[in-house]
Amino acid sequence: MEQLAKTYDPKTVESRLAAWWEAEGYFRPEAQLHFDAAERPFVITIPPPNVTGTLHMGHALTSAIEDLMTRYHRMKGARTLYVPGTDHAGIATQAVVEKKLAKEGRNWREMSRSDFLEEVWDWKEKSLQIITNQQKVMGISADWTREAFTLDEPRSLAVRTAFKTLFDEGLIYRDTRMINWDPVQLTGVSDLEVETDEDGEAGHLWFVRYPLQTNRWEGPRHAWGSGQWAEGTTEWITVATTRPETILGDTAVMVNPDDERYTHRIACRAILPVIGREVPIISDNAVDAAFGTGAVKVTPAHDFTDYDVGKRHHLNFVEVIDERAKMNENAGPYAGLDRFVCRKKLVADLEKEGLLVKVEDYVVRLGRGQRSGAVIEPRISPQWFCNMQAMAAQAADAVKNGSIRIVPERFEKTWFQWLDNIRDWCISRQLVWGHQIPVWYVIDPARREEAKPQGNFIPHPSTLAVTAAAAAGRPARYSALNEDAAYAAALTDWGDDVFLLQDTDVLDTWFSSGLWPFSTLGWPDIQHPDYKAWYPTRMLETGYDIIFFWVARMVMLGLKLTGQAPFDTVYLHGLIRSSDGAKMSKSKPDKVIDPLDLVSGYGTDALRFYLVTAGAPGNDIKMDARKVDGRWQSDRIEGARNFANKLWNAARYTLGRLETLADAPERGASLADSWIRARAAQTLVEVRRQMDDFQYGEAGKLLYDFAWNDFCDWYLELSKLQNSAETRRTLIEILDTILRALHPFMPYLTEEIWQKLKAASAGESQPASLRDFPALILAPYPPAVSPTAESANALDHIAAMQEAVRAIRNTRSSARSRPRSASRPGSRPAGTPTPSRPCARRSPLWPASTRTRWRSARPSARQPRRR
RNA sequence: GGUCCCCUAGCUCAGUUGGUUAGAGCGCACGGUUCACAUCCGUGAGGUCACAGGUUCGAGCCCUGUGGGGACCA
Repeated sequence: MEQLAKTYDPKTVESRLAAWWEAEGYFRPEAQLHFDAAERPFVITIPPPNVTGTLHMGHALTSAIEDLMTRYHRMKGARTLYVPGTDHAGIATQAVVEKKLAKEGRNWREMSRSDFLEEVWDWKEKSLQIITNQQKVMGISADWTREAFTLDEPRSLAVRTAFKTLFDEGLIYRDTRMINWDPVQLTGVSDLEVETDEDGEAGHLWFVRYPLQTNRWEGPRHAWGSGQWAEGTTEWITVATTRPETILGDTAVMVNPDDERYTHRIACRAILPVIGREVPIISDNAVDAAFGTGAVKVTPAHDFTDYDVGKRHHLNFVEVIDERAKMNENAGPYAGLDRFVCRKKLVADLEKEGLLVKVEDYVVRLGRGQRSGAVIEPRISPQWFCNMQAMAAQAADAVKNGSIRIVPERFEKTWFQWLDNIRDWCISRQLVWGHQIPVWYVIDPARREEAKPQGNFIPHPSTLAVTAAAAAGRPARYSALNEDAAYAAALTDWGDDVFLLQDTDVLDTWFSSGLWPFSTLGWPDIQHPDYKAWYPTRMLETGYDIIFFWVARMVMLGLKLTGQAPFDTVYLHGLIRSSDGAKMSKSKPDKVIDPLDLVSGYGTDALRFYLVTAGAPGNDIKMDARKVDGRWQSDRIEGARNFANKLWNAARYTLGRLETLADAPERGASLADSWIRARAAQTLVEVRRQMDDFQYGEAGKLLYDFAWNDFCDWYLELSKLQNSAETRRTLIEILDTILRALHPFMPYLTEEIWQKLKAASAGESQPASLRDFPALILAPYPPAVSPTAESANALDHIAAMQEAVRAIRNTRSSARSRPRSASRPGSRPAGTPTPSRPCARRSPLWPASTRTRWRSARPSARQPRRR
């Protein structure tokens, strides 16, 4: 028999097994050897990682949990499919590539659209390779033959189909309204992509006088900046603002109607500093009289609240900030300045003109772009929106009526709260990398020349489209699955001469990932074999941080487009945090851990075991990793590695014993044999219960405990005293059980040992679980069997024996140890020799006749305390 | 402003429907080199389960409040 190495070396095992599994096709549902055809298949689609670069610990956690689920269900006998893939991650990837090009001294905006896209595709390929390699190293048993990408052709068709369906129903529409604008990436973004620092950022509150128009002063007689602009003014209304540069776009001043300080001012007119524009003083209950001076300025074109006020009170909308956050021609003397430069200058000028009353420090809550970090500018802009009202209500119902279960349950509240307050989703982005919106505009014949690209500037086709009047009832744009279909539709309305241009915006990346559970399975072809066989899926596993971005949208779109909830369980894991509690995915680069570093240090199985046993569902995991001499170290993962080594050595011993026991006589089951079987059964009942309740950490700990304490510390020691065929069979059976039970946690190590056990135990008495399967990955999960009277008896006896042995060891240990802590200093005279005794054998050994003496008086249900 | 979570051993965390003496890993102390494993074995110390009330025969767990920390939504 081959000799096993003294310690388990993951490096030599992992890559070999990963390649073997995949080559044998074991990850494919078609390869499964045992499954219950009547049982619902277990289908899980991977949360597609962004092709922005490399994977971090959050992805490793995702892989560990999802693959555990996958392997568990595969072994349990459900037909099992784990669909892998990646996300083009529009705005995120484009930002990364922009940055990369900038570093090379290139400006993507000076490149043609197609040249830039080529760069992004190159990047995507490289990133994809890194990502899939990382996932394969992690050992995920995904069916790589079904790998998907959100921007590949099948997924693009799904996107266009989804868009057209929603468009035709009137749920998707184009409108000009106030949206969040990222002035660095030059695109609109959705509410979710705007992040606000909880603690706010340091800012100021400026108190500014707006002179009132009176009989004696109807307006400035001197130029702004002369220092005499406000000369002659006698009355003012003072407003407080955190954004003085928007004064230039004010079209009203607003007070609370019940605020007695101002009631006499309502309907008066104020004169706007700088511009000298007359603006009305209006009243509205929305004003908080306690804030600032109780009078607020209203800038309908640059503030969400003021936008609504402007609509309500029919105010003018004056834009003063452009798409790059520079002041425009309406900003008078400040035109062309950056918004923050303008602010500084304007404040100085206000002071000069005597209109600045005071400045207070003030904490402002600034919205920043999720990807760019730029201060988001509320801006009126034409965008595509999706009405979510009805879909949100359905998604909420799906959880209410139990067709979708969220684990852990507490996230249901978050779910309802968000869906109940849903707002229309801004789905268009002014980017290049993404799904171009499948809408074609009928271009005004007179403006076809303008439609030609001028350099890299492409005007938005909507601005060149025929007017409503010219259309005379005909559609001015068509949503279609492709250009041919758009032309086909347009020809009948407009005749042969019609000229169409496709919308240049692209869709929010979450629109395509929102279709993921069905777009990966062949939708919109509902006759597709994968769609028929595997949809709806069973499980959606991801981090709770994307419950709105992704999970909710999949449920809404899934219900809407397929008529079914796309999965029936949502399992949300926590976030990985570094030792200082920072979110790993957002940490400084020197704090981000590449999972591969940990794999090379401890092995995949150790990392996986740590990750799934480190916490409870939905709870964040604070990693104890620290960098020592450039390598990441973690006590917890080291513990998991030690466990792997323990199993390895238990197997090493067991395999050796199988040989020495090969010709052992039949003697029937010993107490120890019965006991370990009973403990295994007991453990498996509990493990399966925990696994089925998604408590993977608990299940893992139970198995750790059983394998290390019961099997290694007690049974293997007891078995050293036995020479029987039954003990040999028990060794095989229990090791096989441990390996099968632990396989979803530690796939490589268990497969490696199992193969050796399979070979070493070949013969007549080999259990079917070893005999009938070529690989552990395909073997059945150990069943939960109910305890017998014999097993209860064995549990009882061994428990009593263990107590006795512990008592002996205790006595021995305290007698032998130097009583340093037990006694006060001086109780033993210095120099007194420590009693020495020959080392007793480690294994408990005594005549069988004494065993019954230790029968416990207690009921046997409870297991004795371990170690 | 609304919502959720956390506070359990020195550290990091389990503890799922309330039920004997509250657990693990690491760390710590003491002892152990033949016979699978020093990535190991044995023994031990260490907890007012944040605090205060309440419900209950019984509370780490349920309820109310307070304090401290974190997250999400406006």
